[in-house]
Amino acid sequence: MDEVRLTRLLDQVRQEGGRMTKARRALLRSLVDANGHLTADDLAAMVQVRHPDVHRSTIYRSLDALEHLGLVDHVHLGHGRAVYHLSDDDHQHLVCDNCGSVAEVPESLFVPLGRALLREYGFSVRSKHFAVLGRCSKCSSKS
Amino acid sequence: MDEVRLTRLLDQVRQEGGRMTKARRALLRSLVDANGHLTADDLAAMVQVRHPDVHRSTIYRSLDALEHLGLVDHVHLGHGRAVYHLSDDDHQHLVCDNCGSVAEVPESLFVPLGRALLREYGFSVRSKHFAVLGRCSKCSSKS
DNA sequence: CTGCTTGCAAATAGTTTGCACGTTC
DNA sequence: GAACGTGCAAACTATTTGCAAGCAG
Repeated sequence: MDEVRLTRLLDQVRQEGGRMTKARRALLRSLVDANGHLTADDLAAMVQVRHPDVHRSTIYRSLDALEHLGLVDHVHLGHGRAVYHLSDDDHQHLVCDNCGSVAEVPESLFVPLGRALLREYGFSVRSKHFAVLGRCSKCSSKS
Repeated sequence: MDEVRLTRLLDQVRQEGGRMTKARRALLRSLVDANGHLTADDLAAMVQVRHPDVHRSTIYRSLDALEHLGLVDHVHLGHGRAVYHLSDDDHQHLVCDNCGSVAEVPESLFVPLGRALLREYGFSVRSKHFAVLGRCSKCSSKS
């Protein structure tokens, strides 16, 4: 869909010295289209719809490369699987323990905490690598 | 060391209908002694010093049981490994990306954030199942 | 053409499970 | 002695790696 955004990403990869292959193009397109919360497996599935020969390990390696280039981030939602998204989506994730739903909330809510940790412990929070677990409003009103 | 605390834990297990076996006793003792941040593997190693026949899978199953009884919690520090601690230790974890050090900080710092998420999204944060990643003071002053 | 990328298969890490036997209450 | 817990081996999930061949710049 968002051709412009995709083109911009492809350019960024090339500018940083990365090569633009079929797999990476398809991967970035999937990331742009789906806009967040995809596991490596989801991404593999999406890419393989049009390019069945792209291997899962290529997905991992490409995601890794894109992450080093700063275009992609990953977040651990729980248990061990990670989800990937374009790094210009700047948000945190709230994951419901019960129904598994994932909500995005603005990074800004977390800023005061970050400041407090920096002031009191000299620790600079670097990312949203972990989701916040809890109970979403639907599930907590049920019980 | 802390015999009193250990005894209290053993009693709790029995009261909830759990059985107190050699493996669980040793496991709880390790948790009390080490006081936090142990992976399942660390725990297995500690337990096996005195009881070499206790199997890793037993460690996992016992931790799971103790977690259901509410005595133990686990936290994901990154990559896929989890660390376990007694649930009456109420703190959050700051993990340094660079040197891997883990700092404990009081839960109280996180309360305002929790309140904000509840107020604005109806989401009740249920736990500290994920560490906060970033750069510790030592490592950030180095670069 | 030179080296970054890929496909494949096999390896790894961490954790879970089925099953028969042992132990606790 | 019934239910729960354990040891063992094997299965599983998510991810990584070695290597030879492929394609981008």
